[in-house]
Amino acid sequence: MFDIKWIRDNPDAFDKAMSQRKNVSVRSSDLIAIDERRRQVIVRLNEAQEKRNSFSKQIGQAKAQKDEARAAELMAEVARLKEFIPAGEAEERAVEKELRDALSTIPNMAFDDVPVGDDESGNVEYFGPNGSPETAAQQRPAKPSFSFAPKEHFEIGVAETNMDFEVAARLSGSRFVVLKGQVARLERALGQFMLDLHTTEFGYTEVLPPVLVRDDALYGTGQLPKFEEDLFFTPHGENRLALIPTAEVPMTNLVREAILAEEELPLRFTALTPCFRSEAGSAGRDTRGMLRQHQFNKVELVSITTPEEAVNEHERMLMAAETVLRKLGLHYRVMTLCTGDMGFGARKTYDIEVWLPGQDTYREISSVSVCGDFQARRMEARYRPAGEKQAPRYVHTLNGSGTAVGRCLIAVLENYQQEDGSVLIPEALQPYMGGLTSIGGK
RNA sequence: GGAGAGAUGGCAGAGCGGUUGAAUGCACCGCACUCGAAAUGCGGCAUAGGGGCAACUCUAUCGGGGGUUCGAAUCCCUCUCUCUCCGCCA
Repeated sequence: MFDIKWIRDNPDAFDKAMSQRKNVSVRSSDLIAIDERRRQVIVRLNEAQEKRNSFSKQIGQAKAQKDEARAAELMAEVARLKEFIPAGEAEERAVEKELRDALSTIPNMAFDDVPVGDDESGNVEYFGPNGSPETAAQQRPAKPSFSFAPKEHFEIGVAETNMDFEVAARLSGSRFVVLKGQVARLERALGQFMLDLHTTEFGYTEVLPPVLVRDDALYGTGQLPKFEEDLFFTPHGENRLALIPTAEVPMTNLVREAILAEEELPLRFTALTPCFRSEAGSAGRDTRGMLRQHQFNKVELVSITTPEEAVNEHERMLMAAETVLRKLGLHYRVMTLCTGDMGFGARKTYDIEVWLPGQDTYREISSVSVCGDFQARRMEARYRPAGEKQAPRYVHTLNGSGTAVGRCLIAVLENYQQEDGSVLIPEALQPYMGGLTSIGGK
């Protein structure tokens, strides 16, 4: 969420940033006009309240001195103000809400170094800080080569028997899957492997959060009010709870309404949770296989930092996510999303796209975003800078997948498939598979 | 699910209709004392929004929201959460 004061002071920068976003038509002048009305109401209301308070004090004093006549006189005086104050308060509430509603649907502003573009065709490949295509190619696993035509994940022998879309459809409808046997185990192994990696090598604290959350939490991270149709809700008493679309929601909200000490930062959290998305806008896309499901597992990374550290933390988080793929020997590339392709709360986003030989293409497996104070402002998440008597400042928040477990399963299956329908197990995963070196063999 | 109690500043904890943004203690910061530290003493120490070049000033906030009142941390309604007891339960 934007700070209206910032918009007031930087209307041109705001308008320029918004013009680069997709489907955003808001103008700073509209917002400033609301703010103008808001401030006028506040001035009038404050004046009336000041008078009332002053009179009320005098009434108290008069009563203390048993001067009832004087008290009655003052009460008559203040009665006239009473006509305005409740109306003024209601008006202030209304205009505050109007401003908040307007601000809460405005997406974040991209950093200056984010490429400008309308859609994913404007994304730019990223090779790491000070990186080049050559250095990146050295550091990242190479594309595998096959002596046969590689299949898509759901066509591979071991998956055909252990990845059941038909029975899932009978239970739950389309975009669900039932995993069985060694494929289910492989999914579990991947999740454990990723959590262990992030907690032991990158200092993330493991979290097991609720997967049902309130509207407030979703508002905090930016899914509400604008993206309600992407979520699943379940009734709960008079209210409702949402199934989390990502563990970013509960983990980022761990610091909501908190004032942290600077010494506590950065906070780094990781969780393996199921995620639930209605995929309302994705009808007809990726309908085969388990690439796009209503329910999938994901290991998520969340960092809470100072403003100064946020950009460094972004690179660090990207590296943590990349390390998953490096250790698994999966070829990938990293894209910097352009202004038109970025998510609502992000100031800059890197997507990691893993190579899927069966599809003969790269597919997103991780998205790593730095959000600045956008979410912190919505959540009232602050920290007190070290040193004496500093006012609290908003924290900066980051989130990234580390990585999507279901998609990683697909990637392992497609990249390690053998002609006989079996799949080799990457070395890093073998301890999590009871030492197995392959699954689905005869 | 039933019955009851509660939610106050970073923490603990008073206040229960009048000049209370809020006693007191702890924590924290500054100063004094000290060779230094501890102890002690003195002072400071919430957040947000307005107005003002500034000094400064006004308003709001005692879990959230609404109400009663000239005036609410204090009274009423409502929501959320916590605790105790009973019931149920993986």
